[in-house]
Amino acid sequence: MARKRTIADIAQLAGVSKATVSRVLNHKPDVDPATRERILRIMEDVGFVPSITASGLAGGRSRLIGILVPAFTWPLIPDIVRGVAEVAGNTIYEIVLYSINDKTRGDNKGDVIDHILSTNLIAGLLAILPGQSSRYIVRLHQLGFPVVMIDDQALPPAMPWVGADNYTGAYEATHHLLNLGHRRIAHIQGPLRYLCSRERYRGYCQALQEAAIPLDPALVIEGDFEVAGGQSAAYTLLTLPPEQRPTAIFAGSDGMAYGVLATAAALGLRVPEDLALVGFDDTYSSAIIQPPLTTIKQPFSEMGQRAAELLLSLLDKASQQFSGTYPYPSFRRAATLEVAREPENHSDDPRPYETTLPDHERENDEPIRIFLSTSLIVRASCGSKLRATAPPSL
Amino acid sequence: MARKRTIADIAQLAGVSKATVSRVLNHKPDVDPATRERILRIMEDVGFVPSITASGLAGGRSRLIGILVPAFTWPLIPDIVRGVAEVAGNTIYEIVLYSINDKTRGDNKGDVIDHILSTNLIAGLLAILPGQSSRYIVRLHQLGFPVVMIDDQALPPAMPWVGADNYTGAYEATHHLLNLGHRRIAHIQGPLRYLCSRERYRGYCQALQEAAIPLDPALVIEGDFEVAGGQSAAYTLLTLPPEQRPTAIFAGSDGMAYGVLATAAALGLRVPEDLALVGFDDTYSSAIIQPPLTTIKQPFSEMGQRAAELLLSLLDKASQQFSGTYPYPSFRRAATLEVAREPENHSDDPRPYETTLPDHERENDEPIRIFLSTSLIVRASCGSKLRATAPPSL
DNA sequence: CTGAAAGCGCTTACAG
DNA sequence: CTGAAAGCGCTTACAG
Repeated sequence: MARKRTIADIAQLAGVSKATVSRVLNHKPDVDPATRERILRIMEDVGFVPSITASGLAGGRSRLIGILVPAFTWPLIPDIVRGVAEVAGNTIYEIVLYSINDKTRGDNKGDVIDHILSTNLIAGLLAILPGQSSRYIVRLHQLGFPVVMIDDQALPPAMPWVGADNYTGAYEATHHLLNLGHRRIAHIQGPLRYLCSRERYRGYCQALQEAAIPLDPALVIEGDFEVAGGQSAAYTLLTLPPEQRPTAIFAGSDGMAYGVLATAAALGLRVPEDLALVGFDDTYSSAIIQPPLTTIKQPFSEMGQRAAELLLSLLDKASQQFSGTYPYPSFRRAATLEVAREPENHSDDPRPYETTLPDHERENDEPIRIFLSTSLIVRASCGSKLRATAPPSL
Repeated sequence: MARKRTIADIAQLAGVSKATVSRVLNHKPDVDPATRERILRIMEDVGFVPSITASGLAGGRSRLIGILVPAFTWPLIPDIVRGVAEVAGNTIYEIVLYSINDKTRGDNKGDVIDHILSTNLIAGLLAILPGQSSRYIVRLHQLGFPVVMIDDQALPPAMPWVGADNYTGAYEATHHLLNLGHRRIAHIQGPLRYLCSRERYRGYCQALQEAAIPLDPALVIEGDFEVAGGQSAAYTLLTLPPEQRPTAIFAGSDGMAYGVLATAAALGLRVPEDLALVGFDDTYSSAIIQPPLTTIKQPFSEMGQRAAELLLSLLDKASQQFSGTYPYPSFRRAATLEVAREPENHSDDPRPYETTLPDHERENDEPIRIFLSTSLIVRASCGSKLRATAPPSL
């Protein structure tokens, strides 16, 4: 931890001016290759790392990206953040953490956003599930501030956006149950004010329709994404007259599936023998719970990665990055970005439950939306068509 | 989002020099109260927020604190981070996230630390469970860099450190089982290379000793903190001859307790009827699993808070904060800091299983160590002494 | 292709 | 108690 070196030191060592050092730092084209090489070498030799703070001040752009995180209690958040961190770790950017739960910063969410902006710290923002503050994020975007939304509960217009293909995931879940021979399949929806809940419901309907099974309104209940909601919805469903009672439940979230499990146990129903169950999310607990839960895995970490890549590419338009010669590998944008305006209705697809993504060409200046595919994780909670008893697991 | 205001703007509006504005910004004493008031008002009126980047550059100290996070997969991390974020939200500090799992930044952990330092971004560092990189953190501290360790698996010498009182927690867990009438209580230890595992073992031993129950080596097995380890340890314990078999197990972590649950189920043993079970951590899943797990809750969020407060007070020595008049409430150090060099052996304490903390006076310039108390969370996995069947729960 | 100089927004001695 | 000036480490026109 010797005295921090500055570009002046490097300049002196290389026998050039600070301006030239700055040029190679910023990958400006007009530098003599030999000079560039020499400077690069020296920087590496002495372990030079430029001051983020100084270049931020001078250049007017920062090397920090913000990540706006809602309640930490939600189990998916850490995974998303991890994805972001992985991508950021390969770049010159650092991550600044903003917690939107923070009541102390002001009465309304707008204050947090204002604070983030006025502090002039970050170059761009990743907003995880902004929910209530979604409109502030949209405003940010309209003001030209680089921002990417991750898995928001709505699809704001003209907004860089990364989320999961909830429709196909739900289709797959339902299809799995159909494949096992179930015909009376209930669905506990998430709150319908969320886009993802509506998309999952749509996937459920589509799968039933393809199997020529009419939708039974008695088998569809709106829940709250929580254990409690799953519990009470399950009670309603499982106390239906025997001929109406579902043989399988597709819960709109793993949390609600846990509630179903509890209610089933309370009613003396065995899972999967008496009731097959599929969740959605693949939360950490779902592999641990008894029986282990078959569910639709959302690629949270990948969502974070893709969102970070998208933000970085947005930032690209105004700045450059370092090259491989430099201690930090440069950021390379993802080889391909699946881009679409909305997940397609797969009803014409011969194998719609495969996790392929719509692959349209990106229209210029269209808002970028990335829908990541989910995947079916088969565990014990659905049993199998062939055996009456579930195989032991975990 | 009008043009960003600078202290020059404020100075002009207030009819003073930039230096004076800077003084009130930094709470320097020598400012005329009336002038200070006026400047404060103006800053509030126009919503002035100083540039972190500029004051960092000029002042040589930053308003950013780093948080070094290990694998995000560990369920306790988010809670700790939340605690840190809550405290930071009340201050002028922002949080910069560093992920130590990041392989791309270099081969060894030291690189990440070097990077953190050389980038000259943050004023201080919070290291969550540094584990492998612990020695780099110690080096940082020796070099005079403000750093606080959170719940590391060792107690490095002379280091600001925040953790849980594992000894008392384990004592309480074992005591709870003893209270329910159990006499053959097994313990699945965490890896003994971790201090917390040894402390928990010590608490277990102490409780047994006070109950005049000799330690049975056959009932103590070292595990790995994971589900798998709990599973195999439980198998060893539960297949012991009937007269040797434990009637209760104290698992050193909730994860291992889940493993016990799985093994018990596989062996046809009911929990709590045939086996009482206590965990340690109070992980999210523990309330959801069947039966809900009685466990020792670690105050993760509070650990984050206390660590952040400690770091901030360390930072205080070199800088000041804003006052309440200013948009950001000032940081106030915790009213009391429980400080001790090591958790006391409570054997002389009449009610050692209460969550009181050792309360020594702090010796000047001693390393600050904060041990937070754990708490017993009683759920269904221990049943009760009086009834043979467990009450339904969740 | 390269350098001298001004400037980013703040802080900090140094005078007064 | 307050101001003028230098400086933090970088970037960016502007010349050459």
